[in-house]
Amino acid sequence: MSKDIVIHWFRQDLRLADNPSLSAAVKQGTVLPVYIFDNKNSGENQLGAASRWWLYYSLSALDESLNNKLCIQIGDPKKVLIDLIEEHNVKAVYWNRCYEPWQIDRDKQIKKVMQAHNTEANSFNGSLLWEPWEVLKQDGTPYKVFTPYYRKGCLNADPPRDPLSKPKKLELFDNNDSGITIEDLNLLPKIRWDLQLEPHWKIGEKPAQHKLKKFLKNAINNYKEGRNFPAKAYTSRLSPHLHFGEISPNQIWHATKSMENSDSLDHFQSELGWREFSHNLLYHFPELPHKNLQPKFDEFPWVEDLEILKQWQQGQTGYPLIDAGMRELWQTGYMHNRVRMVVGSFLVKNLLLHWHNGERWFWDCLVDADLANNSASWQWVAGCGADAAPYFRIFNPVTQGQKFDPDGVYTRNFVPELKNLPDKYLFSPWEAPNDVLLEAGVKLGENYPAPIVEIKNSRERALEAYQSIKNTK
DNA sequence: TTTTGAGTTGTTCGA
DNA sequence: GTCGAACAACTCAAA
Repeated sequence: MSKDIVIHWFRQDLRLADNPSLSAAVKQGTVLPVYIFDNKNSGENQLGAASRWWLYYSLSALDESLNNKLCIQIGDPKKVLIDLIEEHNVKAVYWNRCYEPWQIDRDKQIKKVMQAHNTEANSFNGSLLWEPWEVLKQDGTPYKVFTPYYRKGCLNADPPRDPLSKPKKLELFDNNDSGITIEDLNLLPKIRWDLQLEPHWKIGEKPAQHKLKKFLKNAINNYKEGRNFPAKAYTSRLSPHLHFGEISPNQIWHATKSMENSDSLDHFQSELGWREFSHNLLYHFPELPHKNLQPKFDEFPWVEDLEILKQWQQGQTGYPLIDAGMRELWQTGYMHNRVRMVVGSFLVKNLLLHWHNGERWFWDCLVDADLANNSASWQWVAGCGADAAPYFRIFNPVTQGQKFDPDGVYTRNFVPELKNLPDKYLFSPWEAPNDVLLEAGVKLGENYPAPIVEIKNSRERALEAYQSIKNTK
């Protein structure tokens, strides 16, 4: 008696443990594990360069854990799945849900096609603690403020399900003669700039679990305060693993549940809540990546200046903390959260460039690039989003540096041309006396840029720009 | 429907 | 150096 063949379609759930779809598929039959590189439907949301790099290694790790039986495909999943179904007489297709608008549209279509083919299509929640359509206000509309969303909407709802263990007996169908390999996806860049990312990351399900354990042991107790200091290791850095589903939010939530209550623990859990909130927003406001959530910002007098944008992207603004952040992003595919806020505020307020410029750059450079988190966060920092920072809250990159990188460890690491500058002038080298600059080997305008805008003037300019839209609808 | 209370992360100024 | 107020009202959520 031969068992039915069923497909588990891997998407953003590149793990074996706590994978509801995979666990269900295993019960149904022999599993054909498939990954489809969808270059047809993603449109402008195609993976950025850093994400492609991550995906290469994440797929490799997954394939290894499946004894090299991961079936790689390229193209429109609708067609790819139908071909596989017909070729192998597949009885059912299983997947965990994705929540980007184009993915929702695509998957709806696929469900229809499956129905027409008399093939079961089963989808599961493997990526969110609470489904976006389940967390709503009493009047049935979505929340727009984080605190009530999280406290009432999430914490008062049914608790997240406990994580599933890895399927004990995983009977896999071997389709490796399909001929396409991970290499064929051309995920790695031709010019190997990605080599600099490598030392910073260990990719895959196992390293993600290891990182979680280390974070719970060493850092979470200091999270609330420590998370603000970019030179310190008090953040979890789980974001890329979460994005690709190498670890599930349920696994993290569950692991923290058994810990002793503390402000730090609450704070870390609420950061998972922010991830949920962003996904909730994207689900209910699918235009989030393009359109200001507050329409009055449509009239905002943004500036267009490619030269200035380039200086921000390359970490050549003359503001050491900003430049450190932007170079951290380029060199590691990541930026500490505190610094993300500061460089974001600087771009949209001091430089007056549209948040979309920052959103696109982060999309390309971040290994944790995530449509929901990225769009919601850029709108937040620009002041036009849900529960956004009040517009007059403009970060001062000098003050922020002195406060959160007081001994300059982070900034000197990524801006080594300033490494001999004393703490007193590290975040404002233009204020240093000539002899101090000389001794530190800093020549402003030569080996480190002079500031591209003046902080006080640009702040006032931003507040004036805001005045111009304040009373418009 | 109206009312009331509250809202992630900051900076600057003047006493 | 430290502290509180102003920034700016507005929108959201819920009673």
